[in-house]
Amino acid sequence: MPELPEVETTLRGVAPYLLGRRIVDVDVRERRLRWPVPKEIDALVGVTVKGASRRAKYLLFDVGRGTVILHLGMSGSLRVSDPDVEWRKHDQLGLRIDSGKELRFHDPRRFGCVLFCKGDPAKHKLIRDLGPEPFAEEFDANYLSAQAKGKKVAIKQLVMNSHVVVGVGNIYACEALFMAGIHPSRAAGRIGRVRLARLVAAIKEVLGQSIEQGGTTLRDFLREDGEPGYFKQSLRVYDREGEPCRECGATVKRIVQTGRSTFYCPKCQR
DNA sequence: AAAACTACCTGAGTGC
DNA sequence: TGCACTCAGGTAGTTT
Repeated sequence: MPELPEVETTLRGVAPYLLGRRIVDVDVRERRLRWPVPKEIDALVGVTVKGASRRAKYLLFDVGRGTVILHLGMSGSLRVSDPDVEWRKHDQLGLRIDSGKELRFHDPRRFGCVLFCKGDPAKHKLIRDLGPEPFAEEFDANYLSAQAKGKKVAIKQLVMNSHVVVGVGNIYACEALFMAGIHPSRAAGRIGRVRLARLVAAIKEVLGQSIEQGGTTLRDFLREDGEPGYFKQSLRVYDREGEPCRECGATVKRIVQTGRSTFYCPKCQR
């Protein structure tokens, strides 16, 4: 479910409840996430949360002695609730905060993870080889053309590769390619620099717009307060197979690329 | 080196 | 109602 805007929305939602607060209890009800939840998580009782940030789709909570690394996977979400609220099915763990609130990690498919990193999280195995953030200045037309040069891989796969740029998942890859007028199957190395510049701008724009609207609720994404995101109504091609293109009226097509659905307008995207 | 494929899971929806 | 099947927003790790 969650792509970068949903992760950013989650971060902004939970940070105020955590920053400067002490964890007073930890309740791990299911250790079998993507990787087993380590014992250091149980040992967080008594620590103070000093920072909350995001790198790619990883949420990072600085607790002084180390960093909690949390990924929502395909179906994860965080919710701030009152401790007496009944645990839902697939609520995998909860952190009681000294404010009286409880942060719960909910993840039906268990593709998410909750890990602990002792040293600099930037050096962590899951994080150290990631590409630039999409909003970083270094992610520009020069950079993307250098990455695309000589590559035969489809442009959609290139921008979804986290070693190239982070945070562009299936929905926003489709949307950005539509905005840039680029066919998702086009070989990355055969796209001119002007069009790549347009794609870079589109990625920044679509992610920014979605964050402003609280992310995209497609099927089940809910924010930390249980509210949906409102970007779905702004989707131009994603999940719109058979419907008319909002620009030209042509029928939106769906194809499958490396096992994932791609939606595009055959007239607007070449 | 690059590209393709596998694996990890549950739940919703569809067609019979 | 029930069963079989497909599909879903991610990504590390393995194979080709």
